[in-house]
Amino acid sequence: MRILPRQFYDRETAQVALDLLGMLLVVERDGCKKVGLIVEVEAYLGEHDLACHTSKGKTPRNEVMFGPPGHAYVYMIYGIHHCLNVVTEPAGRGCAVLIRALEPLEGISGKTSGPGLLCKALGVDRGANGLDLTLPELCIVEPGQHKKIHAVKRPRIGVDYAGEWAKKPLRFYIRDNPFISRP
DNA sequence: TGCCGGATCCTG
DNA sequence: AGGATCCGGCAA
Repeated sequence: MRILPRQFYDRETAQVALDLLGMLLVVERDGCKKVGLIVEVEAYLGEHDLACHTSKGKTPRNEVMFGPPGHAYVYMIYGIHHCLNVVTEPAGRGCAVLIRALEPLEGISGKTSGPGLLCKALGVDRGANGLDLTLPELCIVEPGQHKKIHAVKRPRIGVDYAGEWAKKPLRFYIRDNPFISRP
């Protein structure tokens, strides 16, 4: 078990997304530790990706996405839910990976199949925006025994407005895992 | 300043 | 199928 180093995130975004499958997301606060296996992710490729928040340039909301890799980008959606992303590639690119579903392993109550649900179950909100993922409070670790992952590739969810970019297979999930948000 | 719509989820 | 419910982004 080791916390993934910043170097892990400083790579091509779709590759980081694929490599995140099977890793453990850990939240440790108030002496309470919550651990979930990452089973579903989506890659957002930066300013030229019309489905990506940074495709319209830098704003106060997406500022963290233009910062250095290995930090959390958390935003509120539909006025109700939060979504957790990890920033990838060198600073300035505006790329990130959305964590869409977890398989609960430790200290988690509530559903974790869906980006809004997993944030609720982990207690993640915009207070976590910008957190350094190489620190223990919110981090991703490589499990001791790393199973071989069979990744399924599908178009991303909820980005129909993004034209050709909506069709690209940038959603990845672990085949046959029961905790994915949808087939 | 006002309006429109969203990387969702739950209920009927 | 539709509502909840807030804020970011853009037009005026």
